[in-house]
Amino acid sequence: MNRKELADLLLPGITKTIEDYEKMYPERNLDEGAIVTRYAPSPTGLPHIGNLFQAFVSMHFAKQTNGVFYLRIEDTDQKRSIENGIEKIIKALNDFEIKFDEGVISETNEEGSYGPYIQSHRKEVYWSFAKYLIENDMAYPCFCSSEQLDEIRQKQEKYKSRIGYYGRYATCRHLSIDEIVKRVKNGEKYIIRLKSPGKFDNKFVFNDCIKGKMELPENDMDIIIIKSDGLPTYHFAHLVDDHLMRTTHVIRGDEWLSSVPIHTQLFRMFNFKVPKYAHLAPLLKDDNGTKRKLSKRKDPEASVSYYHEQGIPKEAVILYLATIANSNFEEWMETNKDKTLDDFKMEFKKMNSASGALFDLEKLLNISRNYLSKLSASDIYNRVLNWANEFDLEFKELLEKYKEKSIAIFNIEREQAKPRKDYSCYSDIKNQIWYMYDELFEKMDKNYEFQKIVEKQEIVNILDTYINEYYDINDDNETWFNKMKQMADKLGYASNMKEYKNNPENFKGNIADISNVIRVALTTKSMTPDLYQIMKILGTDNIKERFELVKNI
RNA sequence: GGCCCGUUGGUGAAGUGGCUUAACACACAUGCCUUUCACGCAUGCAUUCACGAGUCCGAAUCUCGUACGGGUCACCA
Repeated sequence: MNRKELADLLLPGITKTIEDYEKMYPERNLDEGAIVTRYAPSPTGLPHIGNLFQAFVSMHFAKQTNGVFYLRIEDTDQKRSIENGIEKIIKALNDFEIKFDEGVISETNEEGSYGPYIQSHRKEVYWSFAKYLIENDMAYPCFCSSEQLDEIRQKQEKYKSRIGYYGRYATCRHLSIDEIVKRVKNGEKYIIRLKSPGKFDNKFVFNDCIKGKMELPENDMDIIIIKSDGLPTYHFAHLVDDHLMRTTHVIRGDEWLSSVPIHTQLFRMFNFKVPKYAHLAPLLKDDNGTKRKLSKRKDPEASVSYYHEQGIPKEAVILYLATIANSNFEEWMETNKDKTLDDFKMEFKKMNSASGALFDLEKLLNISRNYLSKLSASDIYNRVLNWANEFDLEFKELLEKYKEKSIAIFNIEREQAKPRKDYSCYSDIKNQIWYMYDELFEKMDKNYEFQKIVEKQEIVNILDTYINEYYDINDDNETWFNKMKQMADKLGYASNMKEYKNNPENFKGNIADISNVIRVALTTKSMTPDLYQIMKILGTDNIKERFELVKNI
């Protein structure tokens, strides 16, 4: 039996050759320098923020070079796949405006002419490539059981050798064709291993787009390429898919860095062009002084759904990820206010090549605050309503019932050159403005935060004086403010802060103290947006009611 | 344990031999402004780049050693 026949025996029923596939999936016709890259998750769960980061960076590079960004599903580990994993991934990414040019678009559909894009649907492709290796004496079947592999491992541990299937430990490597045939016909189970041509003592040098020049030992492991379920391992699928799908840049987590010698070896054995590699450092979390990878199990903020639930706008999350990717992004944004993220030229060289960045939620919230402050009141209204529809139905009803009023509330100190920045996410908002809605005001436990003036009698006196002698709902801002001053003077409080600071003993207090009484009487809080506008929105009836409430405590 | 990578303030970082008295942003602190808060403005926050040695007229930047952190060594990706 020759090698060709052996290959047929081991991987039967394959009709296409690798040349056929070369023709089916020709080089892409793209601009010079166009980057073809992909996001290639396993459908084992929801994406986490690190996955989103990776997808965002990949998409951005493809976009800025007029390249292609596609979604490939790596479901070769059938045991770990979850139900509807693909839909969940696509939706989660979609929430953050990650859009694919090509690849899987739903559980049952795909787009593009380089598919199928789901690895479990590509078995015959992998087999065809594996057959090529067997035919050319570059791969062989291995009959070792897991017990035998354990034995080898134990021996290696005992003699302090490197662990793995290589060199003289690779017992199946030297089986004769006759013996292989005999054992196959005997019904023995086998997997396919690479016959690695590498030597561990040889240095392998390559250039990572992010980490720069790397020096690693050559791969000499006879790694598994086809598992006993007939599906390929990651390494082999990477070779076949990224070659056939004409990926130019493999952007992935740096846990893959040490496998580059394997991958490069694989590409070279087929005489394929090796793609460029860009290894991303993971997002870290400070855990009592030590840094560790963000973990979906321990850290709520690791899960992308967290941002959705908290109501942190997707744009803010992406902006933050952009600053992690290239730390000059913020400065660029500052000096290019007329441009958008899409105009930003991201560079591999500027990526963090070190061990990883701490994920800084504070910073994200700050970005979010700035972002939200620039939106119009009706924009905010729509977004909050949208959020509340999913996460706070009580608030949603109020927003719908009082649409105009709500927009007016959001507009306080907003559409101006230096807007207020007091919301960092949608879930913040209700806590800050509940007192504007009677329904909420009535049911809330009221903790009046009176500051300087706390005697009941004086409070009542101020409220009565104000409502009887000065209050007029039709006053404009300036008139309103002047009246506050007049009242201050009348009641013995300083209307001019400078005068008060120079001679505090001449006054009972100052205008700020009086304002505080009115503010707290209306809202219970000592910190609120502009009082004048709050009063305008509340209206006369409300104001009077709330004053009465305080007087009757 | 072997192999690989990394270590600049509380955080993200700029910086790759002299333009650095180490940028910028977040956080923090103080002051100003202000009827409150926020905004804004101003100031402060690493006499020093993990530590030790070396090269050099000159080192955060180059070399070596030590310490610490991360990654990887599966029929998981």
